[in-house]
Amino acid sequence: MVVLELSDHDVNRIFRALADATRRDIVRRTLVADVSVSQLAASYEMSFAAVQKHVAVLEDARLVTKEPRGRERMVRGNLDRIRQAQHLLDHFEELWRSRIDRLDILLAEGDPAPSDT
Amino acid sequence: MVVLELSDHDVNRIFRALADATRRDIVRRTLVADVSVSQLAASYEMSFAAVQKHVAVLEDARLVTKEPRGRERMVRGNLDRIRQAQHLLDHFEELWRSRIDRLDILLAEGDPAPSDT
DNA sequence: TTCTAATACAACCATTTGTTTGTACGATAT
DNA sequence: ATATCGTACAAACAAATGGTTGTATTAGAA
Repeated sequence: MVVLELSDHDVNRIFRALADATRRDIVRRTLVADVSVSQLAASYEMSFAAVQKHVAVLEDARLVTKEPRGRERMVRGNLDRIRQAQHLLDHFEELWRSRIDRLDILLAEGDPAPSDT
Repeated sequence: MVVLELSDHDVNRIFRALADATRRDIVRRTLVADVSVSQLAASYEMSFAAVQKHVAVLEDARLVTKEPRGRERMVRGNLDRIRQAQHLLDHFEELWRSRIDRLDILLAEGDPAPSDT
């Protein structure tokens, strides 16, 4: 498993890219099969350029890659990046468990109600 | 396990809320222990009102809840919502698997290269 | 009661996003 | 060679976001 460190900025871009229904749909479609930008554009009620920009946002977040094929650009979903996002969320779960652990310890020690200073 | 359906708009708000380092830090801290808004505000190099707005974004996404305690508002991270986000990402993984399955089937059937019409 | 701490909320401003239209350019087909 | 298809990219613009300051309200302290 590759545990490369993601900067705050990277994480920002990943989650921001996922915060749009059209972009999530593009990721879904390009995970299932390679699709050209024009094929994607034909699917949504917006201009070609708008779809192009959504793809660019996803590419910037590395959630998809683009590969030239003839005069088309085939878009391919990048599952590794999705998994990295999942690992980020896993970390939240770990923190939450640490809270439970700490509570358990406090209770076991007789809850001395420490003053905050 | 509660599998309540999330609207596109709900999902947008969840991911958008997570697309900011300060907000992710607030979620982390409030998953580990309850923290008041003023305690949070003291931690960041921005105004109280700015932190208040970040908390409001998280609350709107239901990633945290606020509970009055005396004159303070204690902020508490909502792990369930994090888990819902994870389930959304799980779904992408399933789609990707379906692609592999379909490729396997095509290869097994001799790849007839169907026309798109 | 009076003062203060914690919060809520509105108004405002700069920057970013999401979208459009228009122009340009490389690859393919005629 | 010319036309056309798929794409890239810039300019423009409305709307949303992230931040500020200022004012009001409420709960606890003196």
